[in-house]
Amino acid sequence: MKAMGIKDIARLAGVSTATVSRALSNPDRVSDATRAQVMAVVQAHDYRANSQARSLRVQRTDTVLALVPNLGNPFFSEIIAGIQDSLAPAGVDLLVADTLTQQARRQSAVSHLQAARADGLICLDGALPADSLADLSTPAMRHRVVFACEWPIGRDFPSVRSDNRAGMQLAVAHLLEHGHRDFALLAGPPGNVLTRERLAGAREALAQAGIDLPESRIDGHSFEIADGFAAAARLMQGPKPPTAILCLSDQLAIGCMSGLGRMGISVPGDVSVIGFDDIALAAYSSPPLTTIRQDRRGLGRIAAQRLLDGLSGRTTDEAPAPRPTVLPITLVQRGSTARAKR
Amino acid sequence: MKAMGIKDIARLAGVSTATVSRALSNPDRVSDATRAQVMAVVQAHDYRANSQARSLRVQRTDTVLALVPNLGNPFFSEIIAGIQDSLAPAGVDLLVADTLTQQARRQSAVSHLQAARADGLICLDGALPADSLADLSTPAMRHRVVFACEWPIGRDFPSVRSDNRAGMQLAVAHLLEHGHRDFALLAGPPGNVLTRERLAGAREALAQAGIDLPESRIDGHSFEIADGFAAAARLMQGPKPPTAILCLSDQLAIGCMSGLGRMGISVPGDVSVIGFDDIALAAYSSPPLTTIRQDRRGLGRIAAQRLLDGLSGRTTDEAPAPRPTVLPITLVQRGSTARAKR
DNA sequence: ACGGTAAATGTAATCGTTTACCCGGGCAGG
DNA sequence: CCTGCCCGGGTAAACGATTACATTTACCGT
Repeated sequence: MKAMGIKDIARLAGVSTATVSRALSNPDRVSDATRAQVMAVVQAHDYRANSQARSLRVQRTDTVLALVPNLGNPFFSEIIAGIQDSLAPAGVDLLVADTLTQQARRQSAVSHLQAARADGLICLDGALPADSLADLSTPAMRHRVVFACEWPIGRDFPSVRSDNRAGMQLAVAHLLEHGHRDFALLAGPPGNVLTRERLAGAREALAQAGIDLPESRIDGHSFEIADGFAAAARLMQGPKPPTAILCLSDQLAIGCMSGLGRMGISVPGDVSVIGFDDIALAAYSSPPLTTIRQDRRGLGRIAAQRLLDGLSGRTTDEAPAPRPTVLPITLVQRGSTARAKR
Repeated sequence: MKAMGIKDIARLAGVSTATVSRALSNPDRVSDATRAQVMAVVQAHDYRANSQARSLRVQRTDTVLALVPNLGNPFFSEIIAGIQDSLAPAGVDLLVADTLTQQARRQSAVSHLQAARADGLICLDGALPADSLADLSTPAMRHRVVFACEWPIGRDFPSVRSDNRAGMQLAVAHLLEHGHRDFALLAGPPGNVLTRERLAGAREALAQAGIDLPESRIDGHSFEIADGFAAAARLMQGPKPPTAILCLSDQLAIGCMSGLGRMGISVPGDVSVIGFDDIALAAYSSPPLTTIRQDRRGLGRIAAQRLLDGLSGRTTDEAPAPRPTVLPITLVQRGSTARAKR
């Protein structure tokens, strides 16, 4: 039994294909009687219009593509969930691709758009290759793409992000209030825009307090937990170890605390640790992690909304440089920070 | 500038559309000279065939759909990553949908397949509504679907899963060896097939040792961390608390340890805790979590591979009841389990 | 009664590919 | 030199929907 086509439905309902199509997508353009008749047949056979044919005709796929740096990293799943929050009610589907595997296939990040497979793109990876970025900058593509969480440096794409600088300033202020003067910092990947912003925010806040953050006190090369674990040992081995460690991700912080624990160093007794993100586990680590909360789900939700707006043409030829949407962050105080030991 | 079509390429290269199409998909059916000429034009304009049109013609989308219970749960991201591992090399795209939001829209889980939007389905949700299950059971759909991780009870679908029973038997054996006799168990959602299997495995192993697991010693209603935290207090309040807690997920275990810590109960000094899954954080909790490792990435990878096999027709009309692929599990011993206190 | 208008439906072009079929020319075997 | 075959390539018919345009019918005002 092959799948039913609109022709079959038309024949069974005794009308033309045009009428069937109208009954389904423009219900008020056919008479009540006809509509009922068509619907009956449609229901009876559970007919569903072939979406390829429809897309071909209307030049729209009702699908957007999410480009994720690494699907294996659970950090992104919550953003994806937020994207779905906005997309699902609009009847838009989500296609996900991993920039790791995509690059391995030497496939342009935007080939999906060019192949008309997706109407728009939500990119969670700020480190797209230059040629992909160039492809996305054409006027035809401008309103079809938005960056979420990360964004490419020096390009004017619409983007949604957390207030990373303010976040680190909050973190530093919190620790200063608790009497800390000796800081260390666990950074993420060197080229990463989040590393850059958060590092800058921290430096700024420390400088205002007249505190210097020497290179020797900066460690970490990824946002991963294992990196935090390894860095902990290095950070504490100097003659005058820090009393507070600023971590640019919760995973780093949790790894770091784990490492400190292994060395017999007490958190927050000997050293305070603060994270960034507020992932689900932060509340349940031991000690519970003080951290900077960013609304990952909101990031996804708003990014998707902005994309949908752009696609519907409501935002056509916007101002030359679209303003990034910056989401507020908050500090959530738990048990990993305390007054500095004297 | 509208997107280039195959017609434009044909004109520019001075050949017919048929030749262009052949040059791209059947390179050895055109002469070297012509192919070069076509390719030049293709490269120059970065032409990409419209995938809707192609799909419509060839009746294949090269896309599969993954149905995830809850995208916000990071547990699934690793499985998704595994799916991508298999899909990407085959040039197949991944569409993801969330059964939570989908159900809210009252959309049949299989409408994507019926609408020819995807060739196949990988379902990570064992609790699909009965009508969806029925739709998937038609001969036309049989070879287009595979379940991963979870599976629907009492239906014969191809599936890939971990050896959940054996996993719990390993866990119980490990604790018995360490002299434990007083057990408690933190279960997942009541109807869930994983809960059922793991619980059965635990009961079986305990029964063999002549140990009973009373209902009063079973707690937990989800796999979530918060649930583990809350259950810890309840579990320990009786007159003769357990010395070992079997948790049906790592999240439960971590939440549980966090709760125990809050009560001043030492792990593994006072009570041993064992998890299930071996998520990334298990190695970095304090104490590091002893757990049953299941290969989530492998689950996804193999499920996707099985689906691709099914789609390519290599496995047409398989035996009546397709055997589930069962992946082995292992116990990884860390710091959360120790000899029972006497 | 008649022309005009709007509502309901049908006819057929269209979206951009792939591919079945056809055709012409070169070449090998007789 | 003829015959048949293969090879390279063109023509046009699908694929399954949407929709501009045409057509029919009913109704209304004069």
